[in-house]
Amino acid sequence: MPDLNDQLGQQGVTLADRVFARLRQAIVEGEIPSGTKISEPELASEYGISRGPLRDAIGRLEACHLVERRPNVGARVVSLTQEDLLELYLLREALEGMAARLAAERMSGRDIDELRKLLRQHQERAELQEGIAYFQTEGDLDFHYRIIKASGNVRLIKLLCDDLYHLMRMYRFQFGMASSRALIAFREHGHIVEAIADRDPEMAELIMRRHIRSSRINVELLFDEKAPKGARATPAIRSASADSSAGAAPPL
Amino acid sequence: MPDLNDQLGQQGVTLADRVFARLRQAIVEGEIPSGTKISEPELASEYGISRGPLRDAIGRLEACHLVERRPNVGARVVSLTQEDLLELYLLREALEGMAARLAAERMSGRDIDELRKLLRQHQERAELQEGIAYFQTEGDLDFHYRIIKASGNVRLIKLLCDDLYHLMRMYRFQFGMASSRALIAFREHGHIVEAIADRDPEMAELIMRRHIRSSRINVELLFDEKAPKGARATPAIRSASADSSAGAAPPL
DNA sequence: TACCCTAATATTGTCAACAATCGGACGACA
DNA sequence: TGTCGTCCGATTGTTGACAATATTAGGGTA
Repeated sequence: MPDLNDQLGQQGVTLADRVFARLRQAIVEGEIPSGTKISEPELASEYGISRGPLRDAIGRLEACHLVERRPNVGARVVSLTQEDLLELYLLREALEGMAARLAAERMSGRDIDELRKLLRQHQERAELQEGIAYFQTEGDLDFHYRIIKASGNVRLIKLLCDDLYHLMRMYRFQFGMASSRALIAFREHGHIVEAIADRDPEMAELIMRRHIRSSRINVELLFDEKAPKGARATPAIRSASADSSAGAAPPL
Repeated sequence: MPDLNDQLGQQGVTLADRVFARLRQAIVEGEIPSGTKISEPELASEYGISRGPLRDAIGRLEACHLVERRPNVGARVVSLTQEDLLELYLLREALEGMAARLAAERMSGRDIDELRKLLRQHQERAELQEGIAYFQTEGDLDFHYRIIKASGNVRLIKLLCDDLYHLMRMYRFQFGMASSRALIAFREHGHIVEAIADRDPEMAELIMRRHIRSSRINVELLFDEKAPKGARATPAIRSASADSSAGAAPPL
């Protein structure tokens, strides 16, 4: 899963950049649970920095919709809801469908070969694990990531890869994603690549939309059998770094 | 054009909020031309505030893609390009198509009546001005705004109304939008409302997508005849508030 | 004259202290 | 006993000063 969000190489990395990247990872991977209140003095002392860059980082997290902020009250990590996840899937259906169409129009033959190679790698791993962990290994997101990049639409790429992508990862960390669809999803990926290789934009969009819609419906079913009513991921509200089991954070 | 972005009523409006709203308006309406370097000390003294909340506001502008920032160098208002505008239209085609579909599924009968009333109001104004100013008066954006809100998808609403909407307005202020399509656009709006009233989601999406696609193609033609090669809106780079003709800014 | 290196300057990034605001606890009163 | 008002503590918002970095002007050399 190389260079998912390559902020590397760009000279001049500020302190706020690093703490932002770090906080985002901590939030997405569940280290800071959703619903947690973000205490500025606490986090600042933990990271050994001032509140200035920290506030900057929190502001960016708010822009990514990873934290919610109320004036004079504070910021807290978003509470993931079933409704929001479904909305996210609807958005992806529209946006990634568009990405697939553009990719079919503009993707270079060389990149298509790369995409095929990626799928073969997934197949090797998938065969080993009998399709139980396609979503957990981020292989699914990796595939979608490439399609999006191949669309060539800068604004679309930023939107999906900088914001929605991290939210999807957060949901996957919170609710362990269903594996029942892993093999099906893998095959659908293959169909998408075929449509792109055939230079059939409408078909590529159609399959991609159906692919994401199927995922959404699968998630809906999962929710319905687990928790009939719209349930939140983390009922308990804990304070950030209340359990500093990992000790002080390493230097930025 | 009431309550386009009603931040009213929410208690606790911070200083950064106000300067953000103000800077955004100044940028969108061209008061601060695109390409302008944002000087923090300059603006801070002009607004009579410290650099802290100003930096916060600039950070939010960056999140809206209204300014671009490079570490240790500074922020400058985005340069609008032809390519970016076309990308924006493509995004809108996908997103607002989705919005129209959802609106057809979920919009209340009362809201549909409101929408019809809005169109009648537009017609009265349009008849007066013989279809020369449908875009300039923001009537077009107002209509789209309502459809988006009616979709009920919170994430979609935030994305379109908080970010893309202001960018579209900015483009309209920079390049005075074409009026040749005004009457056609108005009629297409009517067809969209009909599809929604018929509870025909697929039709609503189809018409909306064609509607936006037509706008895009119209813009493309406009560009081609005006400037054959991809040209920028503002060739000259000026410094912000270099011409403080309006004097000092009113208090926040 | 063109190029490179150096130094001055201005701007941004960061820090620590001050002011404003909110949430919760305590106590008074119906 | 329940509810309202007030006070206190803590957190956030804001400010001005300090440090680090990039841009620009100038001089020296090939």
